[in-house]
Amino acid sequence: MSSDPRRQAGSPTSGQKRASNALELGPRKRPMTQDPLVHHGRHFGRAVHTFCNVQTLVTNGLSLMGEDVDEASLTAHKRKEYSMFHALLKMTPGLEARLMESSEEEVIHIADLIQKGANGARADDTKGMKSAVIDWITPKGQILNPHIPRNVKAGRGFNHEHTGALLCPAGLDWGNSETRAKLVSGQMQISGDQWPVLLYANYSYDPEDPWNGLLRSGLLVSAFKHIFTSPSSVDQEPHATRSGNARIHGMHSVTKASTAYVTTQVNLTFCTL
DNA sequence: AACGATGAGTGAATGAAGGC
DNA sequence: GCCTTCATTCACTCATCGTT
Repeated sequence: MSSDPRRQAGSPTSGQKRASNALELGPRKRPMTQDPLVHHGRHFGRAVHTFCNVQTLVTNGLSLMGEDVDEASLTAHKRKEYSMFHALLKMTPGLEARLMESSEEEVIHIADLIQKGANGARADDTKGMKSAVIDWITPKGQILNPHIPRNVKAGRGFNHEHTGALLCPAGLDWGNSETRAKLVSGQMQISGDQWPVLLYANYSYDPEDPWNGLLRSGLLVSAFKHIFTSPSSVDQEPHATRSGNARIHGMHSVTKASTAYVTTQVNLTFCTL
């Protein structure tokens, strides 16, 4: 609401602005109907490639398509990019035809719409999970000490006993005060291949078998359900009154990309600003 | 310093479905 | 039929970062 301290005094709220738009366009109507490409872009970002430059992907994809190139001759990177382009075409009805009859400028516009969807979905999921994750990590019938506000990112990360333990790289001992101090102070840098223990089943890491239980934690399952089925499907009988994202987009199985997406989102919810 | 692009975060609109 | 709840999407503001 307008209690947002960042909002300048006297400036209209977004709701007020929308209300004025509604007056121009009639009651209970969105100012503009959204291009379906944005809708499909949302799922593309979640299930195929999160941090994708769609414009580059589409431009390069069209270029390769025009050349009728032998995929075996491509580099691994190009081959992967090309397969993602095909995934995009497959999940977006009419996209291929639309691209084929579009000018260069229109192709860029189309890519922007898909990008807008992907970025928007990411922002929405970040927002939704930020508060939900507090419920998932709080033991039943207990409260976290110190308390972590549901809608504030500050106070998480290594600053908090509980989130710090979950973020602690597998193989390190969060119980060791020296290790903990180095993590909190930032003196100990964590490399990209040091997985946090929150990704492991039962938060348990086996140094003899680092792949055992990786990406199988209950936290990731909850996050996956939250995003792809519905928030209410996480830890109770779902009481959703409409289809979740998976059904809307015809998603029948977990993909590597969707797992990576969920993992990224979960990590983000634990990090401070 | 000014500017633009981008991302994070917010509140509200919309639509679907169930309950009464 | 109306009301309520829930999931999803949208428009918006503000902060941050890179470039000029």
